[in-house]
Amino acid sequence: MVRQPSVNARDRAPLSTERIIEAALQIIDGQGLGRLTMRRLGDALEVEAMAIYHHLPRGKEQLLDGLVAHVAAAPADTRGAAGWRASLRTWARDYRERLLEHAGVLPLVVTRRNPAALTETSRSLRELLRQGGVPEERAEVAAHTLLGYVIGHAALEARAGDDSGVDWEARFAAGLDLVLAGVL
Amino acid sequence: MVRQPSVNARDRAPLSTERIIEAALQIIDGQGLGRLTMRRLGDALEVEAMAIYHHLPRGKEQLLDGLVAHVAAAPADTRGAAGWRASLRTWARDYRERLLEHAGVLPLVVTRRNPAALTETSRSLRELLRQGGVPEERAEVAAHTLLGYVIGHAALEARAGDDSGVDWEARFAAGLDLVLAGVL
DNA sequence: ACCTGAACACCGTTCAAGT
DNA sequence: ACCTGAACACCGTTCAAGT
Repeated sequence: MVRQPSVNARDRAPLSTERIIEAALQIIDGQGLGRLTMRRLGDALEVEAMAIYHHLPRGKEQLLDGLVAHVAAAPADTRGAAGWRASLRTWARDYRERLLEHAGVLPLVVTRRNPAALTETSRSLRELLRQGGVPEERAEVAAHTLLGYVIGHAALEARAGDDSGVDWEARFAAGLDLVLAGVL
Repeated sequence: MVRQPSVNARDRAPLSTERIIEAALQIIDGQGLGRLTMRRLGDALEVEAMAIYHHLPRGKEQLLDGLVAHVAAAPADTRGAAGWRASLRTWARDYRERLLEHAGVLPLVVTRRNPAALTETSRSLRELLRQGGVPEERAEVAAHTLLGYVIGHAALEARAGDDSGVDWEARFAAGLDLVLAGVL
């Protein structure tokens, strides 16, 4: 006979930072950022809220930082884009989509003064620009301009909701062309 | 002898939505959004927290909506700008400055699905563009592009803080030129 | 009409204790 | 090592009561 695990641990994967972030994201996407509480998160993980502190000693602060890192630290994956401008366009489209998939995290992305999440993102964007032959100084400006536009536009979209009669995807693409025309 | 007012009302202007918003803004600017609580707000106004509900029946929700309206609903005041592109530039610079003055409100501006605050802002921006001769359809795109850029860049700046070694004002201006070049 | 005081259901977090 | 349970200081908000 195999030893029976304790009642509490039965049928339940061990807690991990990964699983905690995942569950938190699910709560935010489904119910909104305001309903993300340590107690509710514990419930979702079938654990007492206090167990979370064992994996995230800095508590909710660390949780929010982790969420920002998870959502905003996009790798500039532009495999198979034909040419440099196409790469930028692909990058911007993908990044916008990712932000909107987790629109509830946007206020955190916008104002958490925390990890190097966005620093990393803008670095890889700068790299992309330099590969296209844009000189260093212009690349810095262009990277921030593009990143600012994508984040800001995503924020506008999230604010407006789905019921504004605007084709946001088309509008984003049009504005992107406009910005890219300036970058060129 | 003049009637003495009650102890509670002594030396204290009567509460008003204006004064409440003002005090809330002061708390946010000085201590951060996270420290804005109804109780602390009451203290700042020398009143019990519950008195606030008499002026803002929807409570904290209404307070946050009011803050967004106060900060984000900028009148496109471009008096004395030489020409149309100068007007746009002035508008963008002023709006950025206003957002950064109350950077603590940015997460609310970004994601409150509430009043027509930003709708009004983008409307007046569209007006400015049409006056410059930009056709209606292009004006809509340009307005959102510009607004997205300004908000997004302000968010990047607020995130980075003052200690990043970047001249944010110059970078904003450079990016703005880049965007305006596309709008033209 | 305007404000207070007590109360309620909920937070994040600490800390000692269990296994 | 990992999780629990009780406790603490704080939330937003309701509601009856005061003036």
